[in-house]
Amino acid sequence: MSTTAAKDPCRGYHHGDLRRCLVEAARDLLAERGVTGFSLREIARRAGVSPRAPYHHFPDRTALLREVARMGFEELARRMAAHMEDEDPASRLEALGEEYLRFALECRAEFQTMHCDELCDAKNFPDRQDFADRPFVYLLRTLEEIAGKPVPQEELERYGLVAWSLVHGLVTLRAEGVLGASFPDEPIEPMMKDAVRRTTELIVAALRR
Amino acid sequence: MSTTAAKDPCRGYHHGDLRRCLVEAARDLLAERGVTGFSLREIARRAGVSPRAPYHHFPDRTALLREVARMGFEELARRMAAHMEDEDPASRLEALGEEYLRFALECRAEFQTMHCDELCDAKNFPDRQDFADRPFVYLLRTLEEIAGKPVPQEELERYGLVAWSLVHGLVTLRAEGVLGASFPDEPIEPMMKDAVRRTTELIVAALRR
DNA sequence: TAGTCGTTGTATACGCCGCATAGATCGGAG
DNA sequence: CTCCGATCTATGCGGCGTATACAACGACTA
Repeated sequence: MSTTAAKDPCRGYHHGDLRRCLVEAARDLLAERGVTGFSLREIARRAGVSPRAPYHHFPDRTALLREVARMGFEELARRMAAHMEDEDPASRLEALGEEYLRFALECRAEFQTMHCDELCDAKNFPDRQDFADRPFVYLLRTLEEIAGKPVPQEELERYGLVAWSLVHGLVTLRAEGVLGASFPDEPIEPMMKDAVRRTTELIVAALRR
Repeated sequence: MSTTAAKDPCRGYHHGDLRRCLVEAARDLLAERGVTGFSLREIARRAGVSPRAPYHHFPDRTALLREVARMGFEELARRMAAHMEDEDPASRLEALGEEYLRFALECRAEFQTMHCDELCDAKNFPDRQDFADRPFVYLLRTLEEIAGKPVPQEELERYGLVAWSLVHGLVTLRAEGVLGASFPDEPIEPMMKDAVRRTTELIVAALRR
């Protein structure tokens, strides 16, 4: 079965499930052409409806973009939460980092949408920060367990910022194609994982020092 | 004197310096509205010429974007090179990181343009990687000096990737507004500098271990 | 069962956009 | 002075987001 949200030619005047179809078509289009190629009209075309139909389900194009981003944030939070069961906090830190990489690679469309400048504008996505911030608490809790002793909250936050920035920078640089060019003879994913592993080691050592 | 590239009403049929005016207007517009708000027609309007005039100096809109990005890459490379005179390689590593932050903050328009997805598409900017990669050699040379002993090239590249990803992730997260939301009570720039300092320390220790 | 009304679709239009073709205006070389 | 290439304008095309007006359905109610 195809994953496309094409129109059923036998449908009546009303679609019946247009909202879901629009979201699916949006994710497909984003995966194909990126946020730059995102177009409400093209999505309506793929869903087999008139250009104006989507406006009965989303007030404007940013609302549909926002919906895709929201789903991405929630999926990422789910994946992060799933690792909080791991016993050893040090290996859990590494697992969280690798999961961040995996999510960004597997869900390219969502990840790019989550961080596109149009939605980073607060007036287009007021509660974006709440979504973006959620994984950070998992990170802080893990760092606290790693330390195994009382550590000032500020200290935890500092290393949390280091860890977060590192994985985010990795996937961003990768998406730009920089890594493939700067390290032409190496497979990229292992190289990224290695960077995560090394940083994890450094942070664990620093926290237990 | 204004920095805007407004039309001189007394000019004749030919502008005389339109190319430079277009680039300036483009940087202004990018600073104001970001890549999302970048529009050739708006730039032509600000330069006081007809919508079609820019096409005599740039083949299409990506060419003008590319010009702004190219200037940004060169400015960044200049700033990086300027730090290579510093004697102590460890403090130079920190200085390179801080300079990356400073550049991203001072030259928001250029930085955003350098990394926008439209230009990361290789067909729109074939030699982008050469530009983006240039600061990396400074980084590697600095790491080599820090080690002070023979270290496998791969080892240097790994920590280089860590350092680069960290600063790039920091400025990216900052641009998204995440840092201001996750750490509401702290000034942002010192926090970023602190992350750079900590990471520098960790890498220096690891390389000299 | 017939009428009514809110929901969800379409038709059409407006002003943006990037970009193409054709023509106007200049400055400089012969 | 004349011609020509470089640089400008005028006009137009199709695509975009989105506003207003209207049409079709389904569910509730008399």
